[in-house]
Amino acid sequence: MFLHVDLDAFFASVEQLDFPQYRGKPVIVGGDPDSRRSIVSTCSYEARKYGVHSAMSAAQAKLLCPDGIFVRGRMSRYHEKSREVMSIFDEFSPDVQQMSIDEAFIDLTGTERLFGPPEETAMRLKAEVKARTGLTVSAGLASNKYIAKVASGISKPNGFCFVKPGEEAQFMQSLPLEKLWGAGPKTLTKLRESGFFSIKEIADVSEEALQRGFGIAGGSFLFNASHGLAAETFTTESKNHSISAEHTYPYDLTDPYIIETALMQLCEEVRFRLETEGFYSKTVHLKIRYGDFSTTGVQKTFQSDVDTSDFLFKAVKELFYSKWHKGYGIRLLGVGMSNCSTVPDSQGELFDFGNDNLRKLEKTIIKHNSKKNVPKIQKARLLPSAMPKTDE
DNA sequence: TCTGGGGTCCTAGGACCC
DNA sequence: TCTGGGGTCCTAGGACCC
Repeated sequence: MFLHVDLDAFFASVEQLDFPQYRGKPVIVGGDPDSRRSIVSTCSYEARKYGVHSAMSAAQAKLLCPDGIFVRGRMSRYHEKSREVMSIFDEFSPDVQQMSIDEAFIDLTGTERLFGPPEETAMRLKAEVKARTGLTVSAGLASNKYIAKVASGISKPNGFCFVKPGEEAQFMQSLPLEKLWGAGPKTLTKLRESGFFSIKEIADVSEEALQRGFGIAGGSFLFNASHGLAAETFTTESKNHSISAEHTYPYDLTDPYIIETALMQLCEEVRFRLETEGFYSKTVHLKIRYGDFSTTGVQKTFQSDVDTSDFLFKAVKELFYSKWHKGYGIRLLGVGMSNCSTVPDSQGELFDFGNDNLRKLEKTIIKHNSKKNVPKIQKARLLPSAMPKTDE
């Protein structure tokens, strides 16, 4: 049996917990509502009554809910709270799979002797989290993770839903199309266009027919999900880890010097994370989003690991100029590295260009910068005082 | 609904190999 | 040079998730 547990309106709930004057009020966590291009990250249930929701522009949220309490996210505090909650989960099972900052799967198989029937364990876990952290969770219990996830979703907030073994298919087929987790806006539209208006109707079609309409993987997914079968969606170890950094600028960038400085900043962030998290990668990505929101990307795989930020920056610049429609304003830039491995590429030595000193220098700087309470060492070009103003 | 940031997986086409 | 079949790796783009 799997339990899926999801913290209700997590970021907003932490704000209401830490600031009692926010309780019972519409709290909206996200970017500055007076700045263009910022969005809502999470909002309290009080704010949802006004039509505010995640991913909405913050300016829009302010129009809908002018008296809302707008706060900037305090990520480190949320991580702290998340760790508290996850450690409670650990007391209930040796097998806890954290999915994100605010949700986890807990394998309750074989815990009956210790804790009793899983549905009672679930209720006790909910009570325990509330008592020890002040936060409420929604929980779903089922014989597979997919159903448990859907079940916790329909019980929000502060709910619990138990789908008994044998009732998975019936449960899924009783739900509206929008509850099909893994089918987003595009797939929902396509489903409706193909004449599917409920999960039940999908279940009436053969897997082969679904694959003809929605691709091999997509068709199998729809077939399995609509029949309540365990989907292979959550294999624990992913094989293609990637690390990236991107930023949306308050105003579109057109000046090459400013653009290059922005790219340099992103390269530094990516290299820092790669180094501190112990990854190696040969594949560099660049992402450009223009003012009209059209988005394009280029990537390049090198023969050896890209292990200095100098080389990364050089590579990113080349990718950028191979792709940029000169003069078109840029809203977002992103830099990433994929196919990350925890072991250096052995082939690399064959192509080593003798950057050993540079590598050592950068490693030393990154090691220094990852310490707490030290003045950071950074490229002079990236000092705030050296950064050209992007707004006009 | 004028739309952040960090990820994962899938697809289709091309290059290249045997 | 009017061209099979199988496989792998890479690239660009898209969909989705929190």
